[in-house]
Amino acid sequence: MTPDAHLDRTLTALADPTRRAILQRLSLGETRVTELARPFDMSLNAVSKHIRVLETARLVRRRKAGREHLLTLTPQPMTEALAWMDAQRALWTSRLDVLDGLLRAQDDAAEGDAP
Amino acid sequence: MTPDAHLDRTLTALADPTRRAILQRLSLGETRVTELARPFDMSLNAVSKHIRVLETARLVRRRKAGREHLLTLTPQPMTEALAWMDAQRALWTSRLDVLDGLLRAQDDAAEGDAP
DNA sequence: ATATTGATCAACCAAGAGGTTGATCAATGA
DNA sequence: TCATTGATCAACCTCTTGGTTGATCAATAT
Repeated sequence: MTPDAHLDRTLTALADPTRRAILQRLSLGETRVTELARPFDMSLNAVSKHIRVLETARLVRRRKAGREHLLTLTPQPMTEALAWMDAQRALWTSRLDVLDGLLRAQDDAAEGDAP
Repeated sequence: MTPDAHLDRTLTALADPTRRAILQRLSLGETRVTELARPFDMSLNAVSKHIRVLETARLVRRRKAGREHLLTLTPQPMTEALAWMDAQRALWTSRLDVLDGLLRAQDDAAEGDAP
């Protein structure tokens, strides 16, 4: 799989408040589906779908124990996304710093012309 | 606007390869719409729409110069998203470390029982 | 003056996302 | 044994998304 598609899935999964809330809840520890669904004003089915999205993004792992499905976080894709974003930000800000430098230089030069 | 909605827009905007490519191109400097659209195998209109998505996410700023529209990066929302992700990752990994510690302790205890 | 270029707007379309309800199935409890 | 619980599957609905084409409009070039 292309790393781009990977990043797509991760960011898409994260770009939903319900799913982010689920992840946040999971950071407190392994939780079963019904328990995860409880705080939300939507059907169990809807939450189940959200979980599947998180699962295909590999942000979450499922373990079956009897009839219960226990979910746990697997933060690796998150780390990858973070790496990508951080690299981008670095590029951008360095570029902006250069521009900033140029503008300052211009300002300095202009100072003698029209005070 | 709730910061959650803010984060939504940012992550949604980033969760598309075309839009990420546009941002990457913009990291090389201010660019006009037609130029941004050139590498892509889609209509100018389609790219124009992608740009609007980036714009409403405040990841990009538009400046009109004659008939041309010049786009520049505004990385602040990116930084915010990064902050959120980093905070989450910190929570998660710290929790996982605790689990890891427990597992190690269990292993150590088991070592005397069944070698 | 007129043609061309840069870009958006408007209408449309197919596919996907997020939600619903109802059925099903396996595991547990009475 | 039989009812209940935990969860998914299947079908359906509505709204959004990503794309198209054609029209429009302002700015530039010939």
